[in-house]
Amino acid sequence: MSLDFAPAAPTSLLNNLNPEQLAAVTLPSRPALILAGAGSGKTRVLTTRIAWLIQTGQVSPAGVMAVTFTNKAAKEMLTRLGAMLPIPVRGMWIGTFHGLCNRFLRAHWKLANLPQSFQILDSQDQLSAVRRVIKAMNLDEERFVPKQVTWFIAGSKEEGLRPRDVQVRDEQSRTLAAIYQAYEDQCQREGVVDFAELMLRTYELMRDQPALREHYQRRFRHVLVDEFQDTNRLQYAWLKAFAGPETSVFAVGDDDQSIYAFRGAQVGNMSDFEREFHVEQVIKLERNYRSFGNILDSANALISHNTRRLGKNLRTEAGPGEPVRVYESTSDYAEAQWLLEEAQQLHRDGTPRSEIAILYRSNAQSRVLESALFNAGIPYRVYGGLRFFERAEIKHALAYLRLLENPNDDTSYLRVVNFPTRGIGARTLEQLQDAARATGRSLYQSVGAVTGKGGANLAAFNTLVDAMRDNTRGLTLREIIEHVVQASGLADFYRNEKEGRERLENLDELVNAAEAFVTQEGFGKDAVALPVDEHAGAVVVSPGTIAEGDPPAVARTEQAPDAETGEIMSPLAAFLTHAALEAGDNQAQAGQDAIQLMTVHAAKGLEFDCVFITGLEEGLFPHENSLSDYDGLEEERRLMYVAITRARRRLYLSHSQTRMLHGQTRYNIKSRFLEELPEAALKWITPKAQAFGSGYARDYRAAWSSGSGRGSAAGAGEKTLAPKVATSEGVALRTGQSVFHTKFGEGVIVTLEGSGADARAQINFGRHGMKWLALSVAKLTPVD
DNA sequence: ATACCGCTCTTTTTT
DNA sequence: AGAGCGGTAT
Repeated sequence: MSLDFAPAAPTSLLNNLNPEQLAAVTLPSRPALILAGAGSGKTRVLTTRIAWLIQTGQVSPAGVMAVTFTNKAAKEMLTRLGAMLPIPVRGMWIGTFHGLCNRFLRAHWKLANLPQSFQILDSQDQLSAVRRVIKAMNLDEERFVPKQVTWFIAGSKEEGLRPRDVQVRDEQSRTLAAIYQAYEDQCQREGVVDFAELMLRTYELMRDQPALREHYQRRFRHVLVDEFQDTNRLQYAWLKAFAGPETSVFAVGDDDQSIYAFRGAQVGNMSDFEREFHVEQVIKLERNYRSFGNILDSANALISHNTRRLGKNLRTEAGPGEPVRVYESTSDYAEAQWLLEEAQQLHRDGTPRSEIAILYRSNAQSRVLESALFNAGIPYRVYGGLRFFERAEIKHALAYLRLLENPNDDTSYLRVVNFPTRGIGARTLEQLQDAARATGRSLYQSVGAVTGKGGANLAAFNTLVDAMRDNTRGLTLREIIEHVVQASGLADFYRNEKEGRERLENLDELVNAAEAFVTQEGFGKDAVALPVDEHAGAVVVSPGTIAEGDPPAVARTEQAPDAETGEIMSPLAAFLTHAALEAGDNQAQAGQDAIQLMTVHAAKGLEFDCVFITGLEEGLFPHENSLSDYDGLEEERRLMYVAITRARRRLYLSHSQTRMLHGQTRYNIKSRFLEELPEAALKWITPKAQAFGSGYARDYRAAWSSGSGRGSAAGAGEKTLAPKVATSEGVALRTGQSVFHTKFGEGVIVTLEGSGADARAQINFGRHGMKWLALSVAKLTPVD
């Protein structure tokens, strides 16, 4: 192996590691499991290990594969590695599961039975493809809900199941399997793959092609996996396929931060890995460099309520720090108001806004917060809306571009055949689809079968697509996109649209994104065909092929060359892949110092000086849909654990007595999670007077006047509605009041009905659910 | 072909 | 409440 750089003294790399980190980084080349707690320097360990392995000559850069889940994590790893190693890192096999699969399938497209420039369906595309299949099969969308079918297909693939492997037990499942089969045929015909297909097809290829498998297994001496707790069955099987007898797999994960079980992640993969790979020693990284003691104590105490854990406790040497502040408000509105004032105070005291995060369990909660911040004129940024490449106008432009590459892409064809409108209606399309189905050809190919005016319009559309293709031949990517945006009529359409300005700007932005992509990925004019490293079987592969000295275009290119010809895909095809694989940032008011709003899920992996966790109420957090099973509750608790451990210095927890949700006021009791925290680390900061004081009536009215109103008087048009009152054994009760029941514990009165002996109340007992109780029977004690 | 009305659904989400 | 979708009326 020839590495052209002088091996730096490894000690410089290892200088600032603590003993556990050092042990992990320098583990011998054997399967290893690292239990890395939140804020324990996980990414550092991963990247340092790669650098250390290379610098000490134990492996060449080409012999390393490192897998992450998100593009962000992959980028971060590449950046840090780039700073540690004097070699071009971009050619290394470091990326997301799907990114690496893409690279693999691009290189072996023939073996994988794919067209060379296959395109990738994002979830939107997949949904519309499934919808088309269901329609084509003449099935009832009520019975076979496209979303659920999509979920079923993705789920099956993630279990490694093809349509024929799906368990058929009744009519319903038989049809589901048939839809799955038809969907697969359709994708194959159109030359597209969905996300799960990237994984599954790669896995199957590795499984079924011994030469290929042996090649890659011999090549990758070290496979490193980030966020191992989030792997699903297929990803685990995939890893096993790449790990040969000589491969050492280095898995880093934290079972306490597993929050994606709901979409197939198997925490059990960690213990399976430990067993199946005969891991001799599990290293725990428990020293936390992020948060102060009270925050960590809270996190530890909370997570200790979970039963199925590998066991791990975070500790810090930073001292206890400030107490965790808990706030109770009377309404979601009041909660937002308080939070905003508190955040402003933090800002005045010197915390940058970007170091203040407001977390919530579900997206629906962001609205109140947003409007409060907006009205107060405080800059904020919400994560997790539509992302750039998911915007309608961008998808339209991309669809035209995809048709240039592959006119048989029916999904794209349907998206834009009548956008902007060109007199092609539903009837015409139906005829076209029938003809296509009958002959097994694409829509584009079937245009001749439709007669009349619609047929002429269709033919004109095909001509348009062909013309765009001809007219853009030889142009740069930028010029291609500019041409297509004009020639397709998209530009004119949005110019005339009253809300179209922003969309036009986004289309300009698309051109910029393409430009950036070309520069960054080295798709200059002189992108060179390159020496083949991806080849399997026949060719002898030297382990150190990708090292310093490779043509830059190679090292910087995400796309793998074809295994036989070394041919690189066109810049356009590569850009389309990039768009599907990396949906892009949710556009932000970049550069501005803004408060960060996001769901707890979105916050994973991030950290902030000050964190607010809002809506800590039974039914919301933990979410009611998760309460039915025990695993669900444990996942909610892990979610809370993730939320808490985002905070470095100051943590706020808040809950509200009432909350508008889905147009109705809900009365919630505080989350059990609050009670699972250590009293000593907490400080309640709710002003006593406010609990049921003057603020209450105002909020109460505000909530009811706009709501649909269960109260009987609401229909009578009464504007100011007092809480409904009833009496039980001489005790006055009102809606919104907290009461105690000997069996169900604390609850909140939601509705009061009837009077006298008939009086009954609907009470939300949180974890015991919603109950109707007869006041003459139930023993209720008011609490305040 | 398009405009509009009313119905349904609403946890979390990357790729 | 609000978005998105599908069906119906123009």
